[in-house]
Amino acid sequence: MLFPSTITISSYNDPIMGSSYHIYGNNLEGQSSNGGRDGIIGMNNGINDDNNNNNSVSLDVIKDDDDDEKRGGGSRKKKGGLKVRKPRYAFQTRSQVDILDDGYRWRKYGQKAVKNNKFPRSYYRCTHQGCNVKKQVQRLTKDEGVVVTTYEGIHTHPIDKTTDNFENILTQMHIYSNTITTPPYPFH
DNA sequence: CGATTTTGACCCGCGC
DNA sequence: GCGCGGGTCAAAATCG
Repeated sequence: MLFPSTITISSYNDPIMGSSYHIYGNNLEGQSSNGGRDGIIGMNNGINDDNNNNNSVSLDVIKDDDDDEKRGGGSRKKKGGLKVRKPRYAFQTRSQVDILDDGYRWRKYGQKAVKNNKFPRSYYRCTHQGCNVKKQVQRLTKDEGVVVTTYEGIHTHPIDKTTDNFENILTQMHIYSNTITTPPYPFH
Protein backbone atom coordinates (compact mmCIF):
# COMPACT_ATOMS: atom_id res chain seq x y z
CA MET A 1 0.00 0.00 0.00
CA LEU A 2 2.96 2.24 -0.05
CA PHE A 3 2.92 4.86 -2.64
CA PRO A 4 4.39 4.16 -5.99
CA SER A 5 7.42 6.24 -5.71
CA THR A 6 7.36 9.95 -5.87
CA ILE A 7 4.86 11.64 -3.72
CA THR A 8 5.97 14.98 -2.55
CA ILE A 9 4.21 16.20 0.45
CA SER A 10 4.13 19.89 0.37
CA SER A 11 3.62 22.26 3.16
CA TYR A 12 1.17 24.94 3.89
CA ASN A 13 1.54 28.49 2.94
CA ASP A 14 -1.09 30.39 4.71
CA PRO A 15 -0.88 32.03 8.07
CA ILE A 16 -3.28 30.67 10.55
CA MET A 17 -5.44 33.50 11.45
CA GLY A 18 -8.94 34.67 11.58
CA SER A 19 -11.88 32.45 11.89
CA SER A 20 -11.26 30.76 8.63
CA TYR A 21 -8.13 29.71 6.98
CA HIS A 22 -7.17 27.49 4.23
CA ILE A 23 -4.21 25.35 3.73
CA TYR A 24 -3.22 24.45 0.31
CA GLY A 25 -0.76 21.81 -0.46
CA ASN A 26 0.47 21.21 -3.88
CA ASN A 27 2.60 18.36 -4.61
CA LEU A 28 3.29 18.18 -8.21
CA GLU A 29 3.84 14.64 -8.97
CA GLY A 30 4.02 13.24 -12.40
CA GLN A 31 2.76 16.36 -13.97
CA SER A 32 5.38 18.78 -13.00
CA SER A 33 4.52 21.28 -15.59
CA ASN A 34 5.85 24.09 -13.56
CA GLY A 35 9.00 25.89 -14.31
CA GLY A 36 10.57 25.19 -10.99
CA ARG A 37 11.73 21.76 -10.26
CA ASP A 38 9.22 19.53 -8.72
CA GLY A 39 10.58 18.17 -5.49
CA ILE A 40 11.36 20.20 -2.50
CA ILE A 41 8.47 21.82 -0.90
CA GLY A 42 8.54 24.79 -3.06
CA MET A 43 5.40 26.31 -1.66
CA ASN A 44 5.53 28.55 -4.62
CA ASN A 45 2.12 30.02 -5.06
CA GLY A 46 0.38 26.78 -5.42
CA ILE A 47 -2.76 28.57 -4.59
CA ASN A 48 -5.32 27.01 -6.81
CA ASP A 49 -4.22 28.40 -10.06
CA ASP A 50 -3.74 25.82 -12.69
CA ASN A 51 -6.33 23.56 -11.37
CA ASN A 52 -9.03 26.11 -11.57
CA ASN A 53 -11.51 24.22 -9.59
CA ASN A 54 -14.64 26.17 -9.24
CA ASN A 55 -15.63 25.38 -5.75
CA SER A 56 -12.18 25.77 -4.25
CA VAL A 57 -11.48 24.33 -0.91
CA SER A 58 -12.31 27.11 1.40
CA LEU A 59 -13.26 25.54 4.64
CA ASP A 60 -14.14 27.74 7.48
CA VAL A 61 -14.47 26.86 11.05
CA ILE A 62 -17.46 24.76 11.63
CA LYS A 63 -19.41 24.47 14.76
CA ASP A 64 -19.31 21.19 16.49
CA ASP A 65 -19.77 19.64 19.82
CA ASP A 66 -17.12 19.03 22.31
CA ASP A 67 -17.89 15.49 23.16
CA ASP A 68 -16.54 12.73 21.10
CA GLU A 69 -19.53 10.55 20.58
CA LYS A 70 -22.42 12.27 19.10
CA ARG A 71 -25.17 11.87 16.64
CA GLY A 72 -24.63 9.87 13.61
CA GLY A 73 -25.26 6.28 13.18
CA GLY A 74 -26.82 3.96 15.61
CA SER A 75 -25.76 5.53 18.83
CA ARG A 76 -27.77 8.43 19.90
CA LYS A 77 -25.93 9.79 22.80
CA LYS A 78 -26.14 13.40 23.48
CA LYS A 79 -24.87 15.56 26.17
CA GLY A 80 -25.08 19.04 27.50
CA GLY A 81 -24.65 21.91 25.17
CA LEU A 82 -21.20 23.39 25.39
CA LYS A 83 -20.63 23.98 21.76
CA VAL A 84 -17.18 24.71 20.61
CA ARG A 85 -15.80 24.89 17.17
CA LYS A 86 -13.42 22.50 15.71
CA PRO A 87 -11.02 23.71 13.14
CA ARG A 88 -10.96 22.09 9.79
CA TYR A 89 -8.11 22.26 7.42
CA ALA A 90 -8.50 21.63 3.79
CA PHE A 91 -5.47 20.19 2.22
CA GLN A 92 -5.43 19.94 -1.49
CA THR A 93 -2.97 17.77 -3.18
CA ARG A 94 -2.08 16.56 -6.54
CA SER A 95 -1.56 12.90 -6.34
CA GLN A 96 -2.56 9.72 -7.97
CA VAL A 97 -3.27 7.86 -4.82
CA ASP A 98 -5.91 8.77 -2.34
CA ILE A 99 -4.05 7.74 0.71
CA LEU A 100 -1.68 10.47 1.65
CA ASP A 101 0.43 9.22 4.45
CA ASP A 102 0.88 11.93 6.98
CA GLY A 103 2.42 9.79 9.64
CA TYR A 104 -0.66 8.98 11.63
CA ARG A 105 -2.61 5.80 11.77
CA TRP A 106 -6.08 6.10 10.38
CA ARG A 107 -8.98 3.78 10.48
CA LYS A 108 -11.58 4.10 7.85
CA TYR A 109 -15.08 4.29 9.18
CA GLY A 110 -17.19 5.27 6.25
CA GLN A 111 -17.47 6.04 2.64
CA LYS A 112 -20.14 7.99 0.91
CA ALA A 113 -20.79 9.16 -2.54
CA VAL A 114 -21.03 12.87 -2.89
CA LYS A 115 -23.28 14.61 -5.28
CA ASN A 116 -21.76 16.06 -8.37
CA ASN A 117 -18.82 13.87 -7.84
CA LYS A 118 -18.38 10.47 -9.20
CA PHE A 119 -15.74 9.55 -6.71
CA PRO A 120 -16.73 8.59 -3.23
CA ARG A 121 -15.49 10.34 -0.17
CA SER A 122 -13.75 8.37 2.51
CA TYR A 123 -13.91 9.06 6.20
CA TYR A 124 -11.03 8.23 8.44
CA ARG A 125 -10.41 8.54 12.11
CA CYS A 126 -7.20 8.54 14.06
CA THR A 127 -6.71 5.22 15.74
CA HIS A 128 -4.88 6.57 18.71
CA GLN A 129 -6.83 6.18 21.86
CA GLY A 130 -8.47 9.32 23.02
CA CYS A 131 -7.52 11.14 19.92
CA ASN A 132 -10.53 11.63 17.79
CA VAL A 133 -9.14 13.48 14.91
CA LYS A 134 -10.97 12.90 11.72
CA LYS A 135 -10.15 13.38 8.16
CA GLN A 136 -11.92 12.84 4.92
CA VAL A 137 -10.45 12.31 1.56
CA GLN A 138 -12.17 13.35 -1.56
CA ARG A 139 -11.22 13.40 -5.14
CA LEU A 140 -12.44 15.88 -7.65
CA THR A 141 -14.27 14.68 -10.66
CA LYS A 142 -12.93 17.45 -12.73
CA ASP A 143 -9.31 16.76 -12.15
CA GLU A 144 -8.78 13.21 -11.37
CA GLY A 145 -5.38 14.17 -10.17
CA VAL A 146 -6.55 16.37 -7.35
CA VAL A 147 -7.22 14.95 -3.96
CA VAL A 148 -8.71 17.02 -1.22
CA THR A 149 -7.97 15.94 2.29
CA THR A 150 -9.83 17.63 5.07
CA TYR A 151 -8.53 17.35 8.59
CA GLU A 152 -10.70 17.99 11.55
CA GLY A 153 -9.36 18.32 15.02
CA ILE A 154 -5.90 18.42 16.42
CA HIS A 155 -3.76 15.49 17.36
CA THR A 156 -2.72 15.30 20.95
CA HIS A 157 -0.09 12.66 20.65
CA PRO A 158 3.15 12.19 18.81
CA ILE A 159 3.33 10.61 15.46
CA ASP A 160 3.50 6.92 15.46
CA LYS A 161 5.33 6.01 12.39
CA THR A 162 9.00 5.91 11.98
CA THR A 163 10.13 8.91 10.11
CA ASP A 164 12.89 7.80 7.96
CA ASN A 165 12.83 10.09 5.03
CA PHE A 166 12.91 13.76 4.56
CA GLU A 167 9.38 14.22 3.52
CA ASN A 168 7.99 12.68 6.61
CA ILE A 169 10.09 14.87 8.76
CA LEU A 170 8.85 17.89 6.99
CA THR A 171 5.32 16.77 7.41
CA GLN A 172 5.88 16.36 11.07
CA MET A 173 7.22 19.83 11.39
CA HIS A 174 4.27 21.09 9.55
CA ILE A 175 1.83 19.39 11.80
CA TYR A 176 3.59 20.35 14.96
CA SER A 177 3.72 23.94 13.95
CA ASN A 178 0.02 23.87 13.47
CA THR A 179 -0.52 22.33 16.83
CA ILE A 180 1.57 24.86 18.56
CA THR A 181 0.38 27.90 16.80
CA THR A 182 -3.23 27.10 17.08
CA PRO A 183 -4.77 27.18 20.50
CA PRO A 184 -7.07 24.30 21.24
CA TYR A 185 -9.93 26.27 19.95
CA PRO A 186 -9.33 29.63 18.44
CA PHE A 187 -11.75 31.93 20.13
CA HIS A 188 -14.80 32.69 18.12
C1' DC B 1 -6.30 -13.91 15.52
C1' DG B 2 -6.46 -9.01 16.11
C1' DA B 3 -6.86 -4.85 13.53
C1' DT B 4 -8.82 -2.69 9.68
C1' DT B 5 -11.96 -2.27 5.64
C1' DT B 6 -16.44 -2.88 3.49
C1' DT B 7 -21.01 -1.74 3.13
C1' DG B 8 -25.84 -1.11 4.19
C1' DA B 9 -28.59 0.91 7.69
C1' DC B 10 -29.34 4.60 10.55
C1' DC B 11 -29.36 9.45 12.18
C1' DC B 12 -29.65 14.44 11.72
C1' DG B 13 -30.23 19.04 9.78
C1' DC B 14 -32.30 21.48 6.33
C1' DG B 15 -35.26 22.88 2.52
C1' DC B 16 -39.58 22.38 0.35
C1' DG C 1 -43.74 15.81 7.42
C1' DC C 2 -40.94 14.04 3.88
C1' DG C 3 -37.02 13.51 1.09
C1' DC C 4 -32.34 14.47 0.30
C1' DG C 5 -27.56 15.07 1.32
C1' DG C 6 -24.10 14.26 4.38
C1' DG C 7 -21.99 11.87 8.39
C1' DT C 8 -21.49 7.74 11.42
C1' DC C 9 -22.20 2.96 13.30
C1' DA C 10 -21.55 -1.75 13.33
C1' DA C 11 -21.59 -6.44 11.66
C1' DA C 12 -19.43 -9.14 8.40
C1' DA C 13 -15.53 -9.74 5.57
C1' DT C 14 -10.86 -9.19 4.67
C1' DC C 15 -6.04 -8.37 5.59
C1' DG C 16 -1.40 -9.18 7.63
